[in-house]
Amino acid sequence: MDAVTQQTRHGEVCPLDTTLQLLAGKWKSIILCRLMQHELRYTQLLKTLPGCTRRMLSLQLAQLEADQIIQKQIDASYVPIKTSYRLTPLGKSLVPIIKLMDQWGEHYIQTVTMPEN
Amino acid sequence: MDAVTQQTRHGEVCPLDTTLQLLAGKWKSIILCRLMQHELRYTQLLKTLPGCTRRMLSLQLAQLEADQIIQKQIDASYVPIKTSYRLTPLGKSLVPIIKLMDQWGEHYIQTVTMPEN
DNA sequence: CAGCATCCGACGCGATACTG
DNA sequence: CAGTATCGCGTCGGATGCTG
Repeated sequence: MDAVTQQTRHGEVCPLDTTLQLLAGKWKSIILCRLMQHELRYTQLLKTLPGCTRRMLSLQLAQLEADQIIQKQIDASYVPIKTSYRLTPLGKSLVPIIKLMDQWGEHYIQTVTMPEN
Repeated sequence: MDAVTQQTRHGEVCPLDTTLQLLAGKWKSIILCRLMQHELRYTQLLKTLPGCTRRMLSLQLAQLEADQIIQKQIDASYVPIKTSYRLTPLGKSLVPIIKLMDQWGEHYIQTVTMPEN
């Protein structure tokens, strides 16, 4: 069951919540930051995510793919098989929002989080 | 411990993730949609959230307040005490992003979720 | 009116091991 | 290389009842 279907079970549908659900998940935000810049292969992606296990990366990628935010491409012409991930058009349409949230988060960290340290 | 401090424990800080953490929570998105329009009192807010219990509303409001997204005002001049909630300046600075995410979510629901039903 | 305390179930996520 | 399977724990959130 994808994020949105899961939400509709609870009745009340808030589109804002739909968007948030799609982005909610342990590594999704960083994954999207990476894929925003360029397509990446599984292991390359994993290297840029210190602390992320293969299991978690697979889970998050599978969810993003099921939600049509990213797409997987499998090159099986040689073994070992290589897969790469990139944003779908739908995923690319999220980029402006992601950039805004990233900027806002940076501002938040500097004005709210850091002064408390 | 607030959302951001919690995140920094895991090392890697992604500002996008910071923003997402602040908005993550069962009723926060709808609460913010309501407070975007006008200040509301606890019980009024509760009435606009079908299925939300008092406990959950209190929890979410407390977190949003701790994260400085909303502020509580207590009018104790009469009993029973009345409290009201509104966005802080920081919370208001989120409004453009929230509106974008809401629009994107609506588009997503129409083009991805609905055709599947 | 506006909460808090307690109990409990579901799920997200980590650790670890196995596979085509 | 790119995953899947299994187990277990911690946190989120629901149900319910109490309080200043």
